[in-house]
Amino acid sequence: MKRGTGRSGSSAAPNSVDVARLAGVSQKTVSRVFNEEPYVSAEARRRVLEAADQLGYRRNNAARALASGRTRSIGVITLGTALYGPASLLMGVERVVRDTGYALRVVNTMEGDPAGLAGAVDSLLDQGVDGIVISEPIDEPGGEAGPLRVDVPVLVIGAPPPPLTSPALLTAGGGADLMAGAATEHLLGLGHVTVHHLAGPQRWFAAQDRLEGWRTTLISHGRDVPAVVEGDWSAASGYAAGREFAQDPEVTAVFAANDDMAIGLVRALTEAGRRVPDDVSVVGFDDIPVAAYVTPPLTTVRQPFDAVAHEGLKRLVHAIENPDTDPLPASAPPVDLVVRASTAPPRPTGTGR
Amino acid sequence: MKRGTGRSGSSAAPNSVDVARLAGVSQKTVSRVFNEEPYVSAEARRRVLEAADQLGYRRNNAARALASGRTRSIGVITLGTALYGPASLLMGVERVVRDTGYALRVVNTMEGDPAGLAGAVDSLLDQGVDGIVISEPIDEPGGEAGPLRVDVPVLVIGAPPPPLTSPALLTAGGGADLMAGAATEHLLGLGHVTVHHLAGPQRWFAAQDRLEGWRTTLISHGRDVPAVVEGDWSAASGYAAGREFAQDPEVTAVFAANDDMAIGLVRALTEAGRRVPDDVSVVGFDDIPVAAYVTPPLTTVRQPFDAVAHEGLKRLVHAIENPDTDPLPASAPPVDLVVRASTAPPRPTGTGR
DNA sequence: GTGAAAGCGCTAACAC
DNA sequence: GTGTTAGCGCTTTCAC
Repeated sequence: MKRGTGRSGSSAAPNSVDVARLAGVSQKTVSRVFNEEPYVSAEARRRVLEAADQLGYRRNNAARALASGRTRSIGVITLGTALYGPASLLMGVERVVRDTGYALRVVNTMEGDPAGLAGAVDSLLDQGVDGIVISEPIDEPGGEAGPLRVDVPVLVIGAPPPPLTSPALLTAGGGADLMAGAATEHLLGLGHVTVHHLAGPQRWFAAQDRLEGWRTTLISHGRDVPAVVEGDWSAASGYAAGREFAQDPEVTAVFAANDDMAIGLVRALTEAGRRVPDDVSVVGFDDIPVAAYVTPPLTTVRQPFDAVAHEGLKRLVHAIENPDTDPLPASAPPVDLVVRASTAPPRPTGTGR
Repeated sequence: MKRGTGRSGSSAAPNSVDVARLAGVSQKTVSRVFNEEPYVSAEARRRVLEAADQLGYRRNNAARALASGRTRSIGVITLGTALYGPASLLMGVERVVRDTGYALRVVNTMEGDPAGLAGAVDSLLDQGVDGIVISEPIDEPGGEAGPLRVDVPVLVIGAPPPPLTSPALLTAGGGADLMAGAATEHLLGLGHVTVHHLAGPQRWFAAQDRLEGWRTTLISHGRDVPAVVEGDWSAASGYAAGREFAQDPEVTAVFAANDDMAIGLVRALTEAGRRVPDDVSVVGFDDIPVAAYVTPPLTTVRQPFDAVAHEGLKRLVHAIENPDTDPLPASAPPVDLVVRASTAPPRPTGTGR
C-alpha cells in the first residue's frame, strides 16, 4: 500500500476529500464539479478546480465504477489479425469510442481458439464493460452450449447476430452482398459470359456474404455459377488459386473476395502467361492502400470502414445510455466500386458468346 | 440502480457475500478461493465453487481495483492507422497481454492531434492502468511543457524514450537501423554505386531510424549520400517519389522505408519505362503479406513484430510485478532480409564505376 | 446551492 | 485453515 501519513497523505494520489478540504467545500461538491452537475456556485467551482489542479487530482475510475455500476468503457472483440479490413474497423471503432467519452478494451479471438467468442465475451464481462462490439466474427466449429447471456448491449459488425441474449442486439456493416453484386455486375457488364469467384474462408461471415452476392447476381442474370475456389484471404492463397484458374481457358473474369488474394491471383495468372486484364479481368474487394499501385491497378470495391464503425458505435452508445428507448435504425452503406485497370471486356476470340 | 429486494437480491449480479452465504463460509474464504490463495480446505473450495457456479457469480473488477490499487490492465497507445506495422504490433501486444492475465486498453493518438502523446497518456492514467505501452510514437511538434509524470512502468516500442518520468522506462524494437543497413548493404553488394532512399515521414522515429541506418552504411562504405526523398508511408507517396527518381538516370538502386511506398515506387518507375530490377533495384521494408506477390516480388526486410511485442511485454509485466527489481535486459532482434526479384546488379552500361 | 451519511464489492491486516 | 474488521474513493439519497 502506498498511503503515507494517514489523513493528509502527501505521497499518494490525492482524492476528492483532499481536494474538498483544500477548497473548503464538501466532498460532494467536488464530485458535483467533476461530473458537471448543476447547482454549484461559480465561486465553489473555481475553488475546487484550483485545488484539484494544485493537488494534481484525478478521479479514481475504479471507485466511480464501483459506486455507479457503470465502467464507461466499451469492449471490442476482434480476430487478432493485421488484415486491412479488421484493422481498419478497429481503428475506426477506437476513434468513435474515445469521441463519445468511453474507454476501449480489446480482446482478440484467435482462429481455432477453443474458447472462441464465448471466451472473449466472458473476458470482457469479467473486466466490466458497458457495451460490446463484435467485429467480423467467424463461425467457430465448437458450437456453444446454449446461447451466451450478456447483460449489456452488443453491436455485431459484419455478421448476423450470433446466438446470444442481450438487452440490445445491434448489427452494422451489412451490404457486403450488394457490393459483391456490384463487382459481379461490372464484370458481366463488360461482356464476360460468367464470373468466377475466389472466395474467402467460409467460416467468415464476411466471406459468405460476398459469395452470396456474387452468386445471386449471376443467377439473376441467368448465368452459370462456376465452382468456387476458396482462399484464406492471403496473397499466397490467391496465388495458389490463380494457378488453377490459369489452366482453364474458360476463365475470363474473376471476382476475388479481397485485394490481397486478388494480387496473388494476378501474379499467378501473369506468370502463367494469362494477361490481366487482356485475357482475364480481376476485381478485388476492400480497396487496400496499395490497390491503386500494383500492376495492373486493381479494380475493387471500397469498404466504408470508418462510416460503418461510426454509425454502429453511435447506435451502441445510444442503446447503452437509453436502455428503455428503441434502438436507432441502421442505414445501408453506399456501394463504391472503384474501376481501375484490372478489368476489361473479354477478348473477342475463343469462347465468344 | 438495479439492486432488487435488498439482502438476497435475486435480480442483480450476485456478489461474494451471496456466494459465501450459500456456501456456508465467510466472504473472505470466497475471496481466497477466487484468488487462489493457499489455506483453503478442499471441501470449502468445492462448496464455494459450486455456489458461485450456481449463482453465476463473477468478481467485480471495479471493487477489486479499488481495494487493491491495481487494475490488472495495460494501456497501449498507438497511432490509429491500419498500417501493417502498427497494426501487427498491436495484435502482438494484445496476445501477450491477455496471456499474462492482463486486460488491454487502447488509445490512439492521431497525427496532428494537439493533445498528442500527453493526452493519450493522460487518458490512460485516468482510466487506471498498471502499465503503458507506447507503440511507434511520433515527434509531435507542440512539445510538452516539461516531462510527463507517469506513475506506472512504461514500454516504448520503436523509439527512444520520450521525456517522461516513470518508475520504469523500457524500450523495445530497436535495431531498425541495422535492418536498414542490411538492405543498403545488399544493394551495394550487388554492385550499385550508391543507394537512394525513399524515407518515411521524419516525424516518425521508425522513419528516422531507417534513414540513419541507410546513411551510416553508405558512409562507412565511402559512398555518396544522395538527397533523401520523403514520403508518407503510402503507396501514393511512393508513386510520386518514383516519378522523380525516374527522371534521374543515375538512380539504379532505391531503398524504400516501407513496402507500400516501394510498391508505388515500382509502379511509377515501370510506367516511366525504367524496369525493375533491370534498370533500378528496389528494396522495401516490413515484408507485408502481398510483398511476395506484387510484380516483381519485392526484396524487403522482415520486421519481427511478434517477437518484439512478446519480449517487450514480458519485460513490462516484470517491471509491473517486481517494482523493486532491476528491469529485464532487452535483446537485439534478428535482421531478416528477404531477397526476392526486385533487386539485381546494375546494368553494365552507362554510369559504370 | 450545499452537505452528511450510507453504501458499492472487494482486498488487507490481523486475530482466532 | 478461517473469520473479523476496516477501509479503498467515489456516487447516491436525502436533508437542509
